[in-house]
Amino acid sequence: MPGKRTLGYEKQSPQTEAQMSAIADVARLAGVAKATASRALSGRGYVSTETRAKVIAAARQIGYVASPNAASLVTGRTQSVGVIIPYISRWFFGEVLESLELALLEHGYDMTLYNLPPASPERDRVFEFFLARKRFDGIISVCVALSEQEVDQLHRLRRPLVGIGGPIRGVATIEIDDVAAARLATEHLLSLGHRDIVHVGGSQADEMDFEVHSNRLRGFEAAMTEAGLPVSGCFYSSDFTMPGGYARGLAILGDPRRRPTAIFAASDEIAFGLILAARELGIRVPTELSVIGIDGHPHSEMFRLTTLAQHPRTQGQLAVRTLLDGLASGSSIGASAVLPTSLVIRSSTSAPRALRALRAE
Amino acid sequence: MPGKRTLGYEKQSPQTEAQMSAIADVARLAGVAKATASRALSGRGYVSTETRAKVIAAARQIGYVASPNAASLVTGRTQSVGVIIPYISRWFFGEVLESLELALLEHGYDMTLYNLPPASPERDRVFEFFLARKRFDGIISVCVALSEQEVDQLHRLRRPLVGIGGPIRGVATIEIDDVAAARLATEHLLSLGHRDIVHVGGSQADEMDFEVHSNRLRGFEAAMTEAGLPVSGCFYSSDFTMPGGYARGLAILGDPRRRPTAIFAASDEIAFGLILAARELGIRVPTELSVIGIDGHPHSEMFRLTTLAQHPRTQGQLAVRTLLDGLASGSSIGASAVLPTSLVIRSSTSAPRALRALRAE
DNA sequence: CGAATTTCGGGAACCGGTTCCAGACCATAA
DNA sequence: TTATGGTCTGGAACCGGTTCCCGAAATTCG
Repeated sequence: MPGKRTLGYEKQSPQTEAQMSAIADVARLAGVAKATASRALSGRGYVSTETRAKVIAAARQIGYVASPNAASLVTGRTQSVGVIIPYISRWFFGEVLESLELALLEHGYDMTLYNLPPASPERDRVFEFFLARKRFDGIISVCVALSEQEVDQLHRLRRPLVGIGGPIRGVATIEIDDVAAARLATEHLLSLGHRDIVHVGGSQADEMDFEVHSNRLRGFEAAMTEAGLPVSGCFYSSDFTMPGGYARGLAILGDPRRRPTAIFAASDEIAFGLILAARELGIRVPTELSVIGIDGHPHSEMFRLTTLAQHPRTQGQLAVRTLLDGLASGSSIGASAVLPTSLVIRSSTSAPRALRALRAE
Repeated sequence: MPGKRTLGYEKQSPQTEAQMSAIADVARLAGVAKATASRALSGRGYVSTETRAKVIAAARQIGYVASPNAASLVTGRTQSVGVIIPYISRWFFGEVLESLELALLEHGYDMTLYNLPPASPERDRVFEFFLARKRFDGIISVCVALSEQEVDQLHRLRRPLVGIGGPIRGVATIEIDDVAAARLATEHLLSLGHRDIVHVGGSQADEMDFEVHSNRLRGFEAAMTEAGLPVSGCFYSSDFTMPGGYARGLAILGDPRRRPTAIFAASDEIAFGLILAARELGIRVPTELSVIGIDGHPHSEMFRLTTLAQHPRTQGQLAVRTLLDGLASGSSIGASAVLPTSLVIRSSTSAPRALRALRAE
């Protein structure tokens, strides 16, 4: 039923043409005003039960879907959340992303992804053009090391903001305690009797990952120092990848005279590489070399890697909850949280050989 | 020159109150009409050089950013693209995603991500609620096996649609020829003299990955049959992961009597697992066992894996170009493309031992 | 039973842009 | 000189919803 359609091009006076917008169609079909149809469909305001039923039936009949643009324009809400993230394909980031997406979808929010490269014209463009458009009700920042200026830019958007994996000035942050995790991992090795321990972690120069690298190094050094052990010369930098750990492993383990009895790797993927390097050099794990990582990567089971598991999906879920709470309450800043890690002991760590020989006597 | 400003709150007649929307502010500051400001900023229509300069200066002065919602409402363009994808954290998908994001950003498009689980209420909700909102000018579907009904739903959105990694009815698709790639990989092994070859690939029951699994199996079987070799009992299914290949490898290679001389793995990650399983069993690669994969995974270098490299980033770039072309031309369907793969020979493949012994005589 | 309050529905303004249309101006062609 | 056409600008309609405000009806209360 198209209703009273005009005959077309004649006269064209403004009031002649009935509005053809979708919700107006629904309203006409249901025999009510646009305002009533809107109230009935959104559930806000007074509408009688019969009227609501009529409107809903009409909407279903013509397959009505509200235009989010029109709604956003007047409400100021977009029902979508922006996520800025430096990597997509690395394990931790992929996990976080999947959990964010799932949690947001559950609440009816779209997720718009902004992959943020290191300082570059493209990165600036994301801030000045894409983020400035404000097509989101809030932002989740995943392990992005933001410059002071960038933090200011984000705050100027006047949107709730939640960080994952590192503190941002004036922003609720979900994170693990990297210093404590690194200390725990190191202490595990120390408690097994190791004295000759090295740490393979991310380069300090690689700004991308917040202060994750330096925090894990600090935790390592704190544990070592506390145990009365020297720390100089005990750190090797590496890519945060399996090949990175592999290359470092060949270099570190290649010289039998300078070979440590245990390695604390800043990530599981580095640890995998180290284990493979050790195997290639004929060094048995854990008999001759203990290796511990941080992450709880799904492959760690296969490598029988002892690791400090963090739980990226939990971090993602919590970030969404924090953001949506902030959105609902109108307060732009929620509570930060430090999530626990768990030590998963497998068979890549054991007491050093010397100690075992001693005990066997 | 603000023109005839009213004195304020008196009377409140509709035409009295000047509109306060952002572009109206710009227009007022520049001393022109909204329409002129819009033309000056968007570059459409006639505007004199001086007027344009004035408007742009005014816009810069008050930090004007156009509301994409308002613009979308009238133009029907959202300047954003929806991406539906089954996984995020697997290598191929992560790569595709990063390249899509980069290419879209370059053209000023946002990327909204819809992570599509296998058949489930959540999946239905993505189609019926999220996609129905049409907050995108087009859709890129990455390796999603769509049901007939879902394809219909997508077409009903009347938006350009591009697929990556498998044909969709009525849609331009960017893909590699999986049958040919598998055949090539198998032929590489055959040409080295292998007769006893098995294929470790994805389970046919796993619908998620389109027909990738069965296509690669078909390519393998075609090459084998052509070489006059039997194919029954030569296929083992596995997870598309390193641990999956590892577990399969231990099972297949554990029994020395039934051990093949070469394995064609449907993905590099499976191949990595197979290589690790071989090492664990003391089987030397490639001396006693050749392994070839498909992907061109960044870790393949480290494993010295011979592989058929596909190029996910190229696929992503091409998908974006195809989609944006379709958007510009108004035609909803662009040209499909089959991208080439390249054989990267490293040292995980060689002639079988028996043959080498024969040659040495 | 009349007054106050709550429920319900409609008209119209409004969100912030884009675009159609008409009119003014200027230059060139007839 | 007048017709023609391109350039430039402003007014107003419009996209498709939401919400304010107001009046009528129904309900509760004194």
